Amino acid sequence: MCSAHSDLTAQAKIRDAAIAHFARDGFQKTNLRAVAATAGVSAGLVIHHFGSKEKLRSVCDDHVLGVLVRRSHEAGTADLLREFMSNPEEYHLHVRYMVRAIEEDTPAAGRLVDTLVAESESILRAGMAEGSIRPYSDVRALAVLTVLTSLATLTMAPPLTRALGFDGFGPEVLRRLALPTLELYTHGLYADDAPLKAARAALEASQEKRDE
Amino acid sequence: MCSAHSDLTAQAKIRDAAIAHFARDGFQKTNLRAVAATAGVSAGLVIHHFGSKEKLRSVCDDHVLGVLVRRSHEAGTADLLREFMSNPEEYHLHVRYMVRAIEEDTPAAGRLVDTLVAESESILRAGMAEGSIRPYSDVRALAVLTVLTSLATLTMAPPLTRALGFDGFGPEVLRRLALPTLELYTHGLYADDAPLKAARAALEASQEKRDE
DNA sequence: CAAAGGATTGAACACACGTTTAGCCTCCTA
DNA sequence: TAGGAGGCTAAACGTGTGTTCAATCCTTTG
Repeated sequence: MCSAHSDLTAQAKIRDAAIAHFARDGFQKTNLRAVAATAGVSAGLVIHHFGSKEKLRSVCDDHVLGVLVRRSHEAGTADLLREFMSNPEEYHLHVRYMVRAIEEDTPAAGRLVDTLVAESESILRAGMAEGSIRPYSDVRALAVLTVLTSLATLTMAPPLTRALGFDGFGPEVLRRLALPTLELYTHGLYADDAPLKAARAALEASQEKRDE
Repeated sequence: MCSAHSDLTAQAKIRDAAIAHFARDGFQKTNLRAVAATAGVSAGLVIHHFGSKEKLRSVCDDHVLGVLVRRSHEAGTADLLREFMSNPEEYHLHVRYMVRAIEEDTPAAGRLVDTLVAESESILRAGMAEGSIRPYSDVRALAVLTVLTSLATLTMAPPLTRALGFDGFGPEVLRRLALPTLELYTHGLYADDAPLKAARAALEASQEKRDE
């Protein structure tokens, strides 16, 4: 697709440049002159069109996260990983942008997370009703947990990817993690349920202590 | 313990103030004058003692992450979570600092992550040899996975904690997530191994495609 | 006690960067 | 064709902030 300057309006060029910069460097480190440069315009024009750096951010947020919310509605949260794995260069930018937005706790990011958790929860409930997923008492917490790990996998801080021998995040990293993840989701990690029982007992004990 | 000014040397006061600010606001957003103010000294003195903001950061990194590495050697990686759960106010600062450092991919953070992964891997191997942990083929990847989820749980972006009904990260959040996590680690998520088999087949297929 | 060396400070400097402003060019329109 | 509106630019402004500097205070030591 149109990778850069072409038939895009100046506003759109600025917005796309800003998205790229925000995703790569974060909001703080990005300066408007750099954004203007990649967009091929002057710094003043950015302000002229968007009013301020902060307003520019919120426009970018709505644009990127709106796309992601729409996509997750179509495909389901869990498939976000799969989709990303199949053609990473297309989604890499958006995923990085999303991670940054979540880290900085932006309003649009909050809406996206709510969507992902809700989506995930309904999928889990459906799977439990159908019998393909084991029953859990606290489905909400489980949903949060799965979204959390999915996002964490996509985030994958550089030191962790390095611990696997890769020096940058990419589909190879995901491929390396895919099988252990599935094994964990299928058989668990512990050989018996002693740790679980111990944890249950410990939680009940601390619960009683809090009640008295 | 000594919570602030007292018998500490000025250098230590500055360092502790910097750690607090870096943890709360991140490296970029904290300015030296604020650090100097909470340390009760002038801005110039910070430079006088540490040379530059960047050098100050590396000193703080070594201090905090050195403590964490030492503690993980004593207690084991997995217990970091438990320790944090028991007295959060003491570790909260250090954990937040660590997360920030990992996000910004600082050298000391890399060393910490390496330690955590190695520690985790040896624990997993020991558990497998002993029979308390199920055998996995790719133990290294499994270790990375467990560290990743542990860190992600400690990070717990605000939108995710809000999805659980809490409006700030704390021990209650961890308590809520503890049981589902243990259940996941004990029984897995899927009721049968169909998804695992499907993933294995898909990975092999894409592997062959890459080989030809 | 006097000299010295480090700790400490307040003011000044330098630079980066968001934003403002005045003006230019272009295109639409009456 | 004249006028105006808006896209667009270059330069300037102001501020926040890392850093430097000269001066002062304190402590130690010969």
